[in-house]
Amino acid sequence: MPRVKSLGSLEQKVLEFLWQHGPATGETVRSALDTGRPLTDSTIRTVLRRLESKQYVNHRLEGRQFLYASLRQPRKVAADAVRDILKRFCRGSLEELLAGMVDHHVVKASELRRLTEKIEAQERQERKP
Amino acid sequence: MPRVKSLGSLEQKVLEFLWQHGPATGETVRSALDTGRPLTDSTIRTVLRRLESKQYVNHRLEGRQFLYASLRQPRKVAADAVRDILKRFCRGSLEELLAGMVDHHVVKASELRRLTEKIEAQERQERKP
DNA sequence: CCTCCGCGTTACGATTGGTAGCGTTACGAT
DNA sequence: ATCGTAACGCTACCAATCGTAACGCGGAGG
Repeated sequence: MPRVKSLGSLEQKVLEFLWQHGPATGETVRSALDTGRPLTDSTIRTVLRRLESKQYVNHRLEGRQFLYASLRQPRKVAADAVRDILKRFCRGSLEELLAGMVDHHVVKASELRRLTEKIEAQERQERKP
Repeated sequence: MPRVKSLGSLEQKVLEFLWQHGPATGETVRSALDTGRPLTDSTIRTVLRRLESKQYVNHRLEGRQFLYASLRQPRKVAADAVRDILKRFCRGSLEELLAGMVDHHVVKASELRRLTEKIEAQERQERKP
């Protein structure tokens, strides 16, 4: 099954760029990316190819260059990651995860409730507008 | 910045054992662990040492052997991991994370609400018993 | 004094990720 | 037709991580 492939720091940055700016060529990514020191075009293209093999991005021919676009949206990546955490550290129990998040101040219970209600409301909205 | 150190598959199993059974010696872990093929004591001890250097476990002298115990509880590890996800994929927005979890069926909004209420109730209980 | 248990040190091979050189192909200008 | 050059894939190198384990040493007990 599609194991949640991990991302290196540069891979992460490149992916973030695509999420923020939409489809882009390697050159676009390269010139926009700020990594402290300039990277070769070859480097960026290698990273993009790896992201593609990990199924994070896509590419299509645009003119004579490749235009890369992210496949999974950040929300999906985040959701998959949470699934992984759930399985690895909470014996699959979401309750345990949420309780831990509250215990360790990732979120206050009251805020959790507020957000939950907001999401439920939005859900109702979408179902019958 | 205590970066969230990653865990290899064996490290994960060993840690899980400690979580489930409490403090244990390397031998105890080794004989209980089922990895498909038997591992050397040396292997387990190396893993334990690495877990210690990653600050996942502790050890103290018990008689003449080391007794390893987990430092961070699974809930804390999970909470830290969620923090990481939040930062990396949701621009820090918990709302976005929750929405993504609902969108991608990690949890139903109704269940999220139920759990949230349960946690809030428990919190009230603890505050003034 | 000898043995053996339990520990640290060291190491090796596989995998991953950052980084990049280089060879190839094809388009457009000369 | 030729040639510079843009854009690509291939291959590689190095560092870090992890599974795995051999080996040697110090101390407790016989």
